[in-house]
Amino acid sequence: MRIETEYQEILEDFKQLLRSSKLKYTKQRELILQIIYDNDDGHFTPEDIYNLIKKSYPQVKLGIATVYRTLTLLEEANIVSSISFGVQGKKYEFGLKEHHDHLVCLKCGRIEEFFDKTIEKQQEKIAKKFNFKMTGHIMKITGVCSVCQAK
Amino acid sequence: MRIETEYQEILEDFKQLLRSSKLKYTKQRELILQIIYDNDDGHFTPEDIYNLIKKSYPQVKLGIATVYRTLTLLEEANIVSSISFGVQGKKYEFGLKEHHDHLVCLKCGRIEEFFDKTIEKQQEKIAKKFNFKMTGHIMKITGVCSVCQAK
DNA sequence: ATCGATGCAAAAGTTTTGCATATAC
DNA sequence: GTATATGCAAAACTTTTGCATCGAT
Repeated sequence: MRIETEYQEILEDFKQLLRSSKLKYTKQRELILQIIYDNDDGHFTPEDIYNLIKKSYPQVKLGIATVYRTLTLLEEANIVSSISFGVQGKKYEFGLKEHHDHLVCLKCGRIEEFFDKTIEKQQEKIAKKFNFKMTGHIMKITGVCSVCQAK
Repeated sequence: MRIETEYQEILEDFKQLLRSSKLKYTKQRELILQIIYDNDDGHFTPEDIYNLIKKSYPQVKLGIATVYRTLTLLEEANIVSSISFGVQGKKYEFGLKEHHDHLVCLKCGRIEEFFDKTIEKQQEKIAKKFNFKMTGHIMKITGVCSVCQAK
């Protein structure tokens, strides 16, 4: 469920960002942000997002190109982030939730999220050791989830 | 530089594998394996590999489809492994070297490798906690490498 | 001689781009 | 009214597939 006040804040920030870059606030842009925010546990391909909006808002005109263009925009603004899960192209997720990593089930494709302090700290140490200015990281454990093991 | 004895062993294993699956040993398959082995610090797209072979062995006939087909084969045999580095499609690397993770420079695209025991152990703990049967993992620290910071 | 492998070209997917029109400002 | 955004269709890529021919066994 959507926390209205939080969403309103994010939407306000997004509008602000658009204004400051002389970009326009459109229904399409809002819907794309909204879908990703409302499903902040989801990981979507651009096509997923396109289909979701087409289904939920059939009255709104929307082209796949707009989805790609908006996702790029939202990613640059750090509102969403993209991850390559290896198999099929890039997937996007809401980027303003707390940092976390992923457990990817190779059987059913389901993605679980986790956060581990020890790993986070260790990553910083490694970056330091390599004199590397870390801006982000991705960690993904692949395997078979508990549900699929039981099958 | 190539450690001949080691390469011969790997090649022998590959031939063995082909035989046991009733597959054929071809010049194309050997060259693809060889290029990846000889550049075991490299991370290549299928097209990179295609171009490298075309350039180094212009006399050998080779189609891009064969590169894709052979990479799939080598990956199934665990001789090479593929990683999605996010930006452009999948990249392949020699898969029989010691396990390691990656530091990816967002400016120059260079990839450094590292290994960290603490992180490895922690990953196992997490998998256990989620009752997840881990088969592999990928971890990637993104940022700016020391060389690019100096620029 | 047989059966799998290959190159090529076509097809299928995915992402980007050009352009006329629509819409936010 | 002006400038940006959009949809659509075409283009550009990337990856896969079908098929006639080639080549390893």
